Amino acid sequence: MRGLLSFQILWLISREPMNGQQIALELAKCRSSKPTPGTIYPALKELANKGLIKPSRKGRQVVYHITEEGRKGLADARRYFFQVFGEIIEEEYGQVC
Amino acid sequence: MRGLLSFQILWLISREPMNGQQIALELAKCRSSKPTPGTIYPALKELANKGLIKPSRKGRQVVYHITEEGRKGLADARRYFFQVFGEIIEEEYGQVC
DNA sequence: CGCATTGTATTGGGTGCCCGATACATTTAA
DNA sequence: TTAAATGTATCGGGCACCCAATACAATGCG
Repeated sequence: MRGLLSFQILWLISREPMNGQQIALELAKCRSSKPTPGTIYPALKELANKGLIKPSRKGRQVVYHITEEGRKGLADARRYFFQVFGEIIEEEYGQVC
Repeated sequence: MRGLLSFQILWLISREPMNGQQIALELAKCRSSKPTPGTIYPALKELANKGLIKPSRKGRQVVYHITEEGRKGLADARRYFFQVFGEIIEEEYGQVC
């Protein structure tokens, strides 16, 4: 895993295979702006190089789907994310549910 | 605000004024390792330069406390953090409490 | 076919994060 | 008053992220 962007992308793809533009649009929903190609494609390339996602051309789109390795990486990243930000999150969400 | 490290530091200091070493130790608790001086002090310097925290020497320590500007910046950063990672967090914590 | 549209990809430049190494400052202990 | 310990700070290099600009690839339409 590279960083939090890769984490978020992997999380998105784990729910449903997507192409670059879809991913950018999804990220735009929860950010101040839509990530540009120079942000999104290098991240996808790295994730693919590490075998966490797999590309397949469909017409002019390249659809990425998560691999088994990717699911493991996602689980690790998720664990680490909550380890790091757990306290801050629990302060907001309340720890007793 | 710079990034997530600054966010986390600001959050720590908002709870209680701290010096660099204390901050590094707190961060170590929720990370894989303790951040080195080259990580922690530049971040503190930037936060101080932006007026979000304020240093004061106490013996050989420099204790930082949050400013009013800092509390505003923290609130903004917190909002943005949950905007970006809200879905991922809710998946883990369950959105109905 | 020729051309616009849509989607993918790379490059260059800037910033934030991170470490290891080094240096400086202050206090404590010998 | 030296010397060690503790804490602060900077420097250099590397990687992740981010954008703007540019180019390429594939499809759709006149």
